Amino acid sequence: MEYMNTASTSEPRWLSDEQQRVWRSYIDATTLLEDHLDRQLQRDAGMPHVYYGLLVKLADSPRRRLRMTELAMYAKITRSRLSHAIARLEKNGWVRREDCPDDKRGQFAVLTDAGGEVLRQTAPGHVEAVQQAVFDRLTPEQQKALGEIMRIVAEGLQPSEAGADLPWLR
Amino acid sequence: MEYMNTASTSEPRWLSDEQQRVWRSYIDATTLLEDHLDRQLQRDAGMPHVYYGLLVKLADSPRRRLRMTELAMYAKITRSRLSHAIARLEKNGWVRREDCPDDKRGQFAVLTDAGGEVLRQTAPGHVEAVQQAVFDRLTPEQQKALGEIMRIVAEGLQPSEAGADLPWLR
DNA sequence: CCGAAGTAGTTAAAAATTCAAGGAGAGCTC
DNA sequence: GAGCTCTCCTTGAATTTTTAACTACTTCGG
Repeated sequence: MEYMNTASTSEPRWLSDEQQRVWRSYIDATTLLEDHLDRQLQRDAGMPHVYYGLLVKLADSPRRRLRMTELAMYAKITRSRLSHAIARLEKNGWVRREDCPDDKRGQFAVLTDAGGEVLRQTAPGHVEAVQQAVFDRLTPEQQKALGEIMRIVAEGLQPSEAGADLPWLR
Repeated sequence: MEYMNTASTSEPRWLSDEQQRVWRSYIDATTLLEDHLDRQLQRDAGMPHVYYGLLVKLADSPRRRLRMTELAMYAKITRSRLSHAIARLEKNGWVRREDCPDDKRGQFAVLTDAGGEVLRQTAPGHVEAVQQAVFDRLTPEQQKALGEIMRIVAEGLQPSEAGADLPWLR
């Protein structure tokens, strides 16, 4: 009878009333926040939040560049999605592609000066939005708890052993 | 010199190192989780997470129906987005529209029997996914903290209090 | 060196979302 | 009741994301 315990045959583990309220709050907050930041950045920087995050990550990287796959992993998005995103950012002149000398399949996404300039001009507004929407409203204890909780959830969903096949990271 | 304190002229309130780590974890967790649930539901129920949430809300409503605007507000999405979503769900036969007798502009979104059936069959798998990704990994205290934190953030972004996030305009 | 298998990245098409605009009815004022 | 404004919802186009191939290159095992 070991199969009685599989998800498909056993009694569903419904959420408690309290858990349902937590989950609803989570959905509401994440939906509203992502929407809020998307609009803020679309208005002030001309790009959605995810794209902005790509530029930030490039800016923080050595020589302002990253391999496509590596950038996709940092941003937690698919390579396909990244390809489209970089194509769009390239059209804006904020990123350029560069061939990887070591691996002829490889591409670097490189932050351009124009891209750096956009970041410089819009970063303050974006941080301010994040501060007002999140950190200003939470106690230091809550901030700490949030970090811990999100770290745990993210770890549990991390694509398994990704990076094991990325030699240049080791 | 009161304008010295506007966001555009004063020194940006950068995030502390610890806050940056919290924020990064938040982005990672929410991105991975939404992606995870989208795939789970796309595979098992043939629709993205947001659409699933619409059916759930309808199922919980009196007479399994809700005015479009009301549903949009519950789901925290725009009416435009909801229009498209309901159109798609209607094509699947899971929702139908009904005219509102009181207000000729109004429309009800009504959950069909087929829609209820999809929900019945896929709800267990979805709850299980949420349990495994979130609640199984958190202590009761963390679950409580998460609820409180998300409630605070969501409240601060509620459109009803629009302008609350623009203190420099007051 | 050869071939099989795996990896890096792109692409086209389909689906979803945003954005701006608009039609139609409700409600308010004079 | 005419005009004005506001609300409800939809629509079409543009943008973004997903999905499923697909090309080109690398690596591994012999």
